[in-house]
Amino acid sequence: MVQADSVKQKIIVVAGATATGKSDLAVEAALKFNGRVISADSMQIYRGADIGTGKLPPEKRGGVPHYLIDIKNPDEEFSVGDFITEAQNAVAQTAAAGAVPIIAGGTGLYIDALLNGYNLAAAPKSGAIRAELEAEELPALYAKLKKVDPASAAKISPNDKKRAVRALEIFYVTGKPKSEAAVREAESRYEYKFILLTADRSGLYKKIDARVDAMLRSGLLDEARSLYKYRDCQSMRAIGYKELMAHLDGKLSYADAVEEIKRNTRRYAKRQITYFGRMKADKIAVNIAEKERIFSIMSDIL
RNA sequence: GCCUCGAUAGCUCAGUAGGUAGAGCAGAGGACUGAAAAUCCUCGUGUCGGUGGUUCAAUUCCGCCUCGAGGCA
Repeated sequence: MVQADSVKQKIIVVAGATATGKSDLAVEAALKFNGRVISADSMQIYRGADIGTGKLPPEKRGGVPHYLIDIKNPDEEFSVGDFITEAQNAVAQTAAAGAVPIIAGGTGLYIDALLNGYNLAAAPKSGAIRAELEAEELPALYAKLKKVDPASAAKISPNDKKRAVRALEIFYVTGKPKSEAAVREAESRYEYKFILLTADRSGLYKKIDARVDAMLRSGLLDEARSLYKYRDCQSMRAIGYKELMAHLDGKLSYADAVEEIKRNTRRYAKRQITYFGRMKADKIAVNIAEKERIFSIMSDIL
């Protein structure tokens, strides 16, 4: 009997909070194991948003091909569904070239969706329906959700408009409550080694502060200026840009904007740690200092 | 030097007609299936500046002291 596992595509995953060293590690691993990097980052997909998203500059990518970076203009939208499709393609291309796919990034939902086979086709979105729902007042929306899909309503806060809208959207598009429509494939389509980079909190916070200062020194403010016309787009809700947009609008002093960026980054890191921590997957938590161990874990799968 | 006003949570402040106190921000923890760097939830004991007095009881009233802001000389 043939093991199902034996036909699964093998991939390496490198995840962790921001400023934890993912990108560099991914390149190092790619050079060592003949890999290609597939970014799992909701903001590095945008062209022109380079400094603020912590994008590895091309000259630091060691000639390793990177997928899913710079694939959208700042005024375009992108979501998990797009990520799944694009990432699966990138994995296939990499494998076809005889190289090892290395998924690296900090967007927990993306990695979760890819590894755990979220089937978003079963719960498609509808721009028209969503727009209609968004125009409604939250209390009315929530009341509707309670009637139509009480199970989801119980899980969603009465203040969480975004989730209430999506749950209702699913109901109106599929005729089924979210709990039935939001499914995942029975089994992951990949065989993987998941390296979860850890870091002690205070050390990470110090790194974050230093990193933000470094970004500003490399011209983040100018970059924000050049992207100013996109300030209402999804891309400009990224940390670093949204605060500087507020500053450029005169709503925030430069010093306050900088402090906000640091604070928001710290909070973001905390959310990432929580997300990765509870994510269903075989994770191996390792500190970046243990390079040898990391590479040996990676090589286990190859 | 005199007068007035302040001194309460890491910060900004509210409050107690005398029965030892609570908001916002900061901070911490958590949730998360098509915006996820997004969105949302939970968590508040601190010599109520110091000291003496009145009182069964003082952070609250009175005196003095210290510090800060303003005013008059």
